[in-house]
Amino acid sequence: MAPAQKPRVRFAPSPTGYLHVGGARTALFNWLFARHEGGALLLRIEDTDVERNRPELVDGILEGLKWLGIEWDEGPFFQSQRLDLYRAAAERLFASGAAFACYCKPAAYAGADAAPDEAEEGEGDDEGPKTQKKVACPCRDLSDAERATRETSGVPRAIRFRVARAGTTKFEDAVFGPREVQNEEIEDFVLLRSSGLPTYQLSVVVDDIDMRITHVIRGADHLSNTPKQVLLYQALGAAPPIFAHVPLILGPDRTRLSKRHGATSVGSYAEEGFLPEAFRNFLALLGWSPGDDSEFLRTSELVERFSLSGVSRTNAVFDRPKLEWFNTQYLQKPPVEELLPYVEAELKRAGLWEGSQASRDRAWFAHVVDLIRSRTRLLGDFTSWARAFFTDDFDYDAEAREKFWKDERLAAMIEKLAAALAALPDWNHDACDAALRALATAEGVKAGLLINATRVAIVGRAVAPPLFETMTVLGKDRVVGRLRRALPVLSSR
RNA sequence: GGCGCUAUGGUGCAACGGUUAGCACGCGGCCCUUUCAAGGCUGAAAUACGGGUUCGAUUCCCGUUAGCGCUACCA
Repeated sequence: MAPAQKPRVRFAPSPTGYLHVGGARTALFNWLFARHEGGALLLRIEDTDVERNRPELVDGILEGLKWLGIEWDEGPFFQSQRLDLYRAAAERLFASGAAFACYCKPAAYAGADAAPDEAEEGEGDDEGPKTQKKVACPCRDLSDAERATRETSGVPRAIRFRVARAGTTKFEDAVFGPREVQNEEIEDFVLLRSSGLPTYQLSVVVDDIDMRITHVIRGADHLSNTPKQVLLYQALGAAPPIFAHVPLILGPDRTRLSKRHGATSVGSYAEEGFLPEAFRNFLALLGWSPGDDSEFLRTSELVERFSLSGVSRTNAVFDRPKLEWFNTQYLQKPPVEELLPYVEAELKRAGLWEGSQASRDRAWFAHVVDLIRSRTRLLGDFTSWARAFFTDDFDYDAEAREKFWKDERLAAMIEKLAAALAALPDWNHDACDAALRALATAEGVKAGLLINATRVAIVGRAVAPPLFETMTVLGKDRVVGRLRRALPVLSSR
């Protein structure tokens, strides 16, 4: 048995924008596939369009991948540094007659907009076929003499692939199945621009051959152009890889995801406080399913269960609420220790880490995070509503005051509570509980009144973990201090 | 316009000829409860439409419709 070659896949973004959700999902699928198969993932930057290329965006894309935990085994390679390779390939194809020189001026796409407009408005039966049909480039059949004339007159020249006028081109797609198209549907596409730079069709094939890519996993928007590439593989004498086109991710309005759908760069999700693993889990389930109803799949399980056969053919809508749900799951299910680094970073960002108890006492930090986490949705929650767990510098939420500090007897009772708590020999859940309830009984009020008021006094909000647990982790000094600090505000009512 | 792909609740996925069409998010209700979550239970909610094939179609075929993609010297 010849050992099957290890799969080699690649993620090939072009630096014309940040790493968006769709690209991230494609990268993730490639990565999961590579890991599952024990193959290699290459990273290739497709920067052959000097017009739209923004080199400074490359770092952002790399950062996005790193945040997602997607590491590549080779690269990044830059196509802009491999131009000789593409030119050589184009020359070879030209020399063999598989390609020809084209002297036409580049199509004016400005007119592409105008033409359809006319077709719509002029509801007419105008005879003229305004729609530009796929008309073969006249340069395809230029005689040597005609060619020589143009060469000498210095007309810029592009290289086009000579597509057979008859027959069909077929290939196998791991997701969409066997594909076959009529060659007459394929135009003589450009390989090398008159600038000497390769087009996507050329560079992608040359590189995938050169880098020995075995599986091309990419967005389904490339499905229609794949026959062109298959033709190129054949002309270049190479065996095509296995293609696997994955469905696109759409916005809530079912149109292609774009800036107007709000956050579409993975970086913005990082900033918003999503956990990479939650994001990964969510993304993996967009266009892929393990085959059963499992949804909470940690990364190791994703790698273990990923398969191209589970990839769907239907476009998926990006559902933010579900993403948030995944984040809550990852905020509360894994062992707290896994969460600590993220919360620590969040606290540092908010300037709450230096000199805090959290920074000095890891066990305490873990305990507090564990107490809060089932109530958080985003990492930012640890420094917003849960701020009082990490600093004395917090204010009282207006709604909480309105709701729980209304009773005018509260000031006196809270003062007594502070004294009672201060006198407690042991500081623990039950002791606090007993002290508070005893006071409530003595005062003839329901414990809830004191409990709710106390909560607002010690954490500033109506939302917090169970009071006595909160008191326990905060410690006697802080609790008593905060109760007394609330007195002026309470009595001013 | 041409070519192609797709079509299960609002959303993401299951059911790969036979199920009371399942799960999850979201939404409503109940339980738990000192707040808010979490958790448990529960309700509403889907096979786009029309033809076939078949004893039997969500599932296979055709058409319609809709959405999306490609149709650039963009990727």
